Amino acid sequence: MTELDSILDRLKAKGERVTIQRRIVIESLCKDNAHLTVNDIQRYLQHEFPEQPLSDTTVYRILQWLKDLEFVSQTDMGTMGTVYQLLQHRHHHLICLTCGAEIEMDDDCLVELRQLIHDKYGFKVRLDHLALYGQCHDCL
Amino acid sequence: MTELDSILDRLKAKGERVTIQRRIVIESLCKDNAHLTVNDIQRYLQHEFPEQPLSDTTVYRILQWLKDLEFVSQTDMGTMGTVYQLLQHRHHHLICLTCGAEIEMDDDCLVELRQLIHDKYGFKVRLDHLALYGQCHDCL
DNA sequence: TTGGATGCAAACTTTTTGCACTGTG
DNA sequence: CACAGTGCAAAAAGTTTGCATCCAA
Repeated sequence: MTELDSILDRLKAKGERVTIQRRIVIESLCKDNAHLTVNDIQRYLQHEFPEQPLSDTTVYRILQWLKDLEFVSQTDMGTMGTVYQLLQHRHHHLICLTCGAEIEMDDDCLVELRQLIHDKYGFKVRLDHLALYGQCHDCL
Repeated sequence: MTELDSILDRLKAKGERVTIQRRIVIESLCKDNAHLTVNDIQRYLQHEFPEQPLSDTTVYRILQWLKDLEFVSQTDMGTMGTVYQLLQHRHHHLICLTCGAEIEMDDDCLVELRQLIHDKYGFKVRLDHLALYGQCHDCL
C-alpha cells in the first residue's frame, strides 16, 4: 500500500470525508517527503492536475484540517515562508545564516530535551519539525 | 548607566547613526525586558512619545537593523504574531496548545542541545528565543 | 555638506471570511 | 438528501518598496 493510500484509509477510519481536493493535496505532500508552502502545492497541482484547479482558500483549509488531525506539521522557515509536511519521518533543519545551507537534523537530538522539559516544567513539548538557525561548519 | 545608554553607546562605537526614531524604539524594547510586536511598539510609543509618531515603515526598518546587528531577536509566536526583543536575558517560551498558557523556559535547558548539535553536525546553532508548543501540566 | 534615515502612499504577500453552490457519504 | 466542503470575491493583516525630504555626523 502506498503512503497516500495509508493516509486516506486512516482518514476514512476516523470518519473524515475524502474529497478530490483533499486527495490531491495529500498526494502532493507525499512526494519526496516534501516541505511545501501553499504556493509550492499550487504549482505542483497545476502541473500534475491541471484539470482540477484548487483555490488557495481550499488549500489553506485542507492544511488546517490535516494539522488539527496531526497528519501534518507547520513550520515557519523565515524568508522561505511557512511550510507544511507530513508527520511521517520526523526530522528537523539546521539552517546556516551565512551561506543558507540546510542540514537535516535527526530527531534523536531532541529526546533529552523533551524529557528535560517534561521533568522541569511538566510540559509535554511537541517538537515535530523545527527550523533552527546558526552557522554551519564551513562558515565558522 | 542604564541599559538604554549602554546599547546606544555600543551602537555609536560601531559607527552606527542614532536618530530620535531609533532611540525611542530601543527605549521601548528596554521596558520590562519586553517581547513586542510592531503594533505593541507603536502603541507604546503613542503613549510615551505622542509628539513623535513613527511610521510602521520606520519601525520595521529599525528592527531589521537591530536584528542584523544582533541586538534583538525575532520570534514567530504563531497567532500572537511576530515579536522582537533585546538579546539580553536569554530565555524561551513553552506555549500550551490547549489553554494558551505561556511558561517561561530557562536557557539552561538548551545547553546540552547546543553542544550535541555542535558535536554531531559541526553546527553552531543560535537559539536566542524559542517558542515551543505542546501541552501544559494542567491540560495533560 | 552628504549619505544615510525617514515618511508617505501604494503595492504586495499571505491568510481569513461570508455566502452561494456543490458533492460526499 | 443533508450537511460538510468548495470557490469566488473581498477583506484583513502584515510587510516591503519607490521616491522626495530631512537630518546626524
